[in-house]
Amino acid sequence: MNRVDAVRRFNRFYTRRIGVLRPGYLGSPFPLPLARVLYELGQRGECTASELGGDLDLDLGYLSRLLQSLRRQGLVQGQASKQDGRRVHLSLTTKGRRAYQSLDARSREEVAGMLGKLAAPEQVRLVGALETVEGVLERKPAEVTLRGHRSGDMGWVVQAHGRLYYAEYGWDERFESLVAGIAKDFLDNLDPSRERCWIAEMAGEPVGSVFVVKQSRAVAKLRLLIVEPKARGRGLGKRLVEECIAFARGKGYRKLVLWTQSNLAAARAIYAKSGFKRVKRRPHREFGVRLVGEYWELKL
Amino acid sequence: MNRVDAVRRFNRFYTRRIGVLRPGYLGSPFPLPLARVLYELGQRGECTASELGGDLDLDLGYLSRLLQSLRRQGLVQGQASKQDGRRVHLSLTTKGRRAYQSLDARSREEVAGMLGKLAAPEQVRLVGALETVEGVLERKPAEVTLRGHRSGDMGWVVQAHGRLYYAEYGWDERFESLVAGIAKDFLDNLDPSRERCWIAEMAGEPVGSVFVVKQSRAVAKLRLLIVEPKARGRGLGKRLVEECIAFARGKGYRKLVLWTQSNLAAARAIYAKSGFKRVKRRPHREFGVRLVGEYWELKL
DNA sequence: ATGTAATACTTGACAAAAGCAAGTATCTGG
DNA sequence: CCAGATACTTGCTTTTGTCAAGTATTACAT
Repeated sequence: MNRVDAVRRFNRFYTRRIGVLRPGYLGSPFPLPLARVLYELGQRGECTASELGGDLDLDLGYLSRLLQSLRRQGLVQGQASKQDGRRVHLSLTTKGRRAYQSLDARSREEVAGMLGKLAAPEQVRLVGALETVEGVLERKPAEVTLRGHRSGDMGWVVQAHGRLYYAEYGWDERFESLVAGIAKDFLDNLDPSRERCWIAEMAGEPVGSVFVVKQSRAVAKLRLLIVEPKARGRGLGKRLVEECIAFARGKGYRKLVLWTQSNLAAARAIYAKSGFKRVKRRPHREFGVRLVGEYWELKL
Repeated sequence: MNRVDAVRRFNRFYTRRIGVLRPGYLGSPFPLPLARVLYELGQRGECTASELGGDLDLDLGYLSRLLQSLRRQGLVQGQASKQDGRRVHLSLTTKGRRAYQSLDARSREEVAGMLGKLAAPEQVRLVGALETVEGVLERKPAEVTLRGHRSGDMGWVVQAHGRLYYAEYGWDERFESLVAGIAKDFLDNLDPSRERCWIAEMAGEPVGSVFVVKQSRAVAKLRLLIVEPKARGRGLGKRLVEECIAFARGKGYRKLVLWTQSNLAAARAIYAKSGFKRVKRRPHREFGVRLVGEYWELKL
């Protein structure tokens, strides 16, 4: 599998890189492991030896000696815990704090120097990518937020529909054109008091959308529901649909309707679960494939 | 969080991670530095000691001993260079190659196991992000390729225009709508024998576009030239315009015209340099700002 | 309450890893 | 042919890390 190789390649690349810019410990008066301990302690404020050991992945015996050395140098102080006589609460002394700050400054400078060699957009790209890596590996379920639309979003909606429906169902460019028309129409004729678009964002980029537009005084229409593959499986589709229902209800519409296709199983399941009923089916041939269009509605 | 901190945070995160999954050397019969040397040698096939040392960032004295040990174990063989008696060409013996392959397999398995815990779209996101990081840090000038449009691209064109012109010049959504209309029109009425769209791609994602459309039998129009900030500064705009000129010329058009704005300095410079002449100026007020539209043309 | 097991460290003994400096053999350029 | 550079090697040292055993304290089951 190619992905495995890509990861391994990166591992080799990055370990080499890190070897070169060993995070700021170069030129410091402390040997590396002492600096690591000092640094971690400075970051955390106060902790016990075993916490430290677990975090830095150091042998406890070794760590014990490192701490001794730091204590001898007057950088770290330990205080037996009141609750648990076995534990020692470690913290930096004033001198230790100074040493930490100097380490910290050095490391910061080094990174700043490295970043400084890159143009601003490259920096943004780099930082974004690093955050993605960390997010994925930490399995932080990458928070998804909803917001209104802003510049570029209609374009995103068009491109997401064009790209995904082509990839997943083979719909041709006529579909992208249709969506472009809907998006343009939305921008041109938006009635903000009765209509709305939601963009779902994950890690700073759009991953989903849904629209509510006015069909008549009493009837609102839900359109352009889409969720990127990478954001699926966390109930985002449902969440978007629910926003629409709440909005339509709040604005006093009596009915929320939508048009979908019989083979869009995931979307249909959401509609059904949200209380929509199918009211009509009609086979048609559009976007280069044979489809069965379905009309669904929800009484509000 | 600022960029420097973000990078430092990642460094700490990743070194911890790597500590945990020291690339496949765990459980191998070789201590880590020997395994590193063996691995690198397996990757490269043949090289000299100093190349190896430079790459792995090892002290040459230390490396010399490591190599001795590998030689004693019958894993590595050295052969004095014919051209340069000081050098020794190192290579793996058959036994060494076997050892390397076992290391390699172990490492691959470990990474595969880690990846396996992630859903497929997460894997894709991870690999993409890793490639971005490496690309940016290596300052590989990320090759830019041109291609015709495909599904999703018209949407991308719309979103790029909407986003960038808003960010850089404050043009409001009426501009995005205009672009959406142009894009839709292009999809609906495309005459492939006389019209064309180019999408510039960098690292697998679109970073620029340009269109040639038919205005009349003899006159072609260049439209929607755009280059993402991150892809600027490498002559991509010029390259796109030149594609258009060559295409228009090849198709027998007599004139290539375009409409632009007086404040779009970068684009205007490209047009001027490519031989376009400004033929008309007209102030107007559109997209929520005061502008001076300019008509340029090039006799083919 | 009392003995057993677990936790939170410390200590001693060692081994592996890494760095530094001096040395040898070879090549390069004047 | 010589001064200086290159490509290693060797000896000596420090740093870094591991392992196992030891102490004090706490948690828990009887």
